Amino acid sequence: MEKKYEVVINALLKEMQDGAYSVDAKLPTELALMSQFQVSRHTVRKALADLEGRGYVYRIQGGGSYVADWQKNCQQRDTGQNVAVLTTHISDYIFPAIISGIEETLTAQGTSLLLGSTQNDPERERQSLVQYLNSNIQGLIIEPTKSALGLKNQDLYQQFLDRKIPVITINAKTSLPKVPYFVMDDFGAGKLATKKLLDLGHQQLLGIFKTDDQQGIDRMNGFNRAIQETQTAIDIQLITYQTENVQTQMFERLSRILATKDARPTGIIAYNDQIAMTAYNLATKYDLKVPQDLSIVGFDNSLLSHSLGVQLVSAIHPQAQMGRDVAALMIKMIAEPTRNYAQFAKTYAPELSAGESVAAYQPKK
Amino acid sequence: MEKKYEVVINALLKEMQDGAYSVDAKLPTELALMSQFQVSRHTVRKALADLEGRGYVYRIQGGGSYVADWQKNCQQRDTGQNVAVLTTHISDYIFPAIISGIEETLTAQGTSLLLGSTQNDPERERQSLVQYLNSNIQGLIIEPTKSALGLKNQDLYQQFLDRKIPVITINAKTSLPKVPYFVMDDFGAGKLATKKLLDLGHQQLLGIFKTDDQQGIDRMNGFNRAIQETQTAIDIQLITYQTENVQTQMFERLSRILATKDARPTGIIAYNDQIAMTAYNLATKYDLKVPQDLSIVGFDNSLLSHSLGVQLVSAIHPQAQMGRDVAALMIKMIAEPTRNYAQFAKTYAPELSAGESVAAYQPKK
DNA sequence: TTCATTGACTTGTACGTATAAATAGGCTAG
DNA sequence: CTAGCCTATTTATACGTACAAGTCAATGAA
Repeated sequence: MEKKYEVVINALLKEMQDGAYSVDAKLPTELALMSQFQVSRHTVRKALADLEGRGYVYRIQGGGSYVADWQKNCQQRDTGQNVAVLTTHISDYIFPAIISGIEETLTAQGTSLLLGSTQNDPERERQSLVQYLNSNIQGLIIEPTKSALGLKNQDLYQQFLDRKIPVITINAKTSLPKVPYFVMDDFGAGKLATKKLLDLGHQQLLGIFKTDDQQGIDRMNGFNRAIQETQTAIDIQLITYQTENVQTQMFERLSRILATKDARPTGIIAYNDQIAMTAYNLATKYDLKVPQDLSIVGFDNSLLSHSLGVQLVSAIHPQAQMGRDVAALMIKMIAEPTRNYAQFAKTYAPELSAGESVAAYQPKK
Repeated sequence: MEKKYEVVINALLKEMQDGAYSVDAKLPTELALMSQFQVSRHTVRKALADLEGRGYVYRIQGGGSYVADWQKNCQQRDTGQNVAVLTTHISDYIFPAIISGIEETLTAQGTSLLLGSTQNDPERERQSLVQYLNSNIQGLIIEPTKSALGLKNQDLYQQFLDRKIPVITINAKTSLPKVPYFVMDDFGAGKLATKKLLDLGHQQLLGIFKTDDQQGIDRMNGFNRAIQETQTAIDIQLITYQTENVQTQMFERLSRILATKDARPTGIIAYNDQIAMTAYNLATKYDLKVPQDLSIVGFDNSLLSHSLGVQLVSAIHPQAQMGRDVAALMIKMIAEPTRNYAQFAKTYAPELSAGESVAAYQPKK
């Protein structure tokens, strides 16, 4: 049942919002309101006190009660929820889709999205996190930088948790409790992709992996595991590189390998679709046909994988779906912060997309 | 003289600030406080009500009064600057790069970025704008929805201006004064792209344009102008479509045209790289070689344009640079809001990227 | 005319009382 | 040992009274 003082409050609020009173207009006296609503002075005063606390009216002892500039004081209250999303990159392959998925779900819930990127630099990550700590956000979704080298700004992560601000990581696990993570099973994906080529009879494989994020490490380990588990002898080449030296470490070495005729691999497991695409273009340049002469498997099933001359076989990354899942969990965590959400962490099972960049091994004539 | 309820308030505040109570610790009951301070229940309640209104305590009916997390509620006011960025899409072709450019510049200035997307739906745009009006942002960067059909939510745009919140539009001009815009010269780009094919001797052209945003209209007008200005007789086909019916209106008609042998165009001007890519893939399917049998020009110089079998000739969209320029201007506008910044609007001159998807017309044998 | 006084009016502080509603803890029955 | 019930505690709503303190306008004296 609606309480008496609420009746008074709502009646006054309605009049104000309908424009019956202009700013600084005088409201009826307490005595008048008492008889108008047939309530005691106490009740009228409680209603007015409440409205004053919320910034709708101001009162002058001995003078009267007046309507405040509530449009300014009350509406502009920053009531909406904000969730910060901090990824390593914004415009690179899968990130737009993830961010888009997060945005879609958050916006549907009336929650705003604060976006930042770290360029995979722990120092930038630190700056952004400090900034977010000083602004009012209700949640943090973060893809940690240089995840293979251990969590860099753990102290700041902890500060969010201390303030009861829920944190979710994507593309990396953390050792922090109460921080659910959303990751691809990169190990499994690496294993699956490699197994695909092994099953097709390939015996000379090239793996290209980035080693400064956990994703790359996991995919490489999956690659190695698949090879260990096979019975036949496999000829392996490995290119590893880090973010800073894609060009020197990766591109040139890959060119050299593809240029050789003897020990040339018949199958490539590329760290991601971008690298796979580079390999594809290089192969075309050296007159190697994909998949007849060279099979290529990529990762992430990005837009790129659809736009090559052949449809690229790629380990499917959930992308937008992951974004939607993350955002949905975040909304739950904000609504009910007390529970432990660690169990809601999700590892997406690996799967290969259909495509034409892979074929059974054909011995060279 | 200090009022009795002020005595109670100050005593409790002091204890809390001295750390006598931790967060969520239970305060003495009203009865206990009555005897402690020798005041009536009314006075105790007024003191507690005041503290509750100021965010220092919370009360549970039947449970008791508890100290709130006042360090969070009372001290930390959010000081940082926020700029909202509202685009039609987030993950599609050029938007990630634009957003990334904006983010880069804003973050460097310690300004946060609130991201939203409208899916080119004026109703969604409206919801997001209302949300931004209710949160504290210092600037708005927006790509208006359905820009060809006129500005839909002009009243809301005006509300931002009324509140002295600077607004910048991208990819579309507005009739509003004091709103600078950042656009490609789409008319010029359309003309330039078309001229390129005409100069190479093509006489049978197909234009594919989206007609529900200003970009599409402008590019199409540029296309038409280039043809009007040429001296020779040109055979023209046009496919127009809207966001909702890419598949039915565009894809099927394009397939039909490429399948015909007689009136098949020798050059295609595609609304953007995505359409150009679709055309390329369709052409390959019908055994047409690009550029020997068919020249294709795209727009936006997106990632896609680099990943086809041939490097796509595309009208260069500044993308990340536009994002950086927009953000830099926004920061100026926030710092000095009084000036008129309309003159800082920027139109990027058209330019074609180098590529191999275009060749001189060769009469069929 | 000007200024201080006065008194009616209005809001603020403070106490008293009664009842309602929610919670917490103890008890009992199963 | 648990689920449900009961009771005491505690806060919430609501009425009443009295007086303090500030505002405002009318009155009256300088």
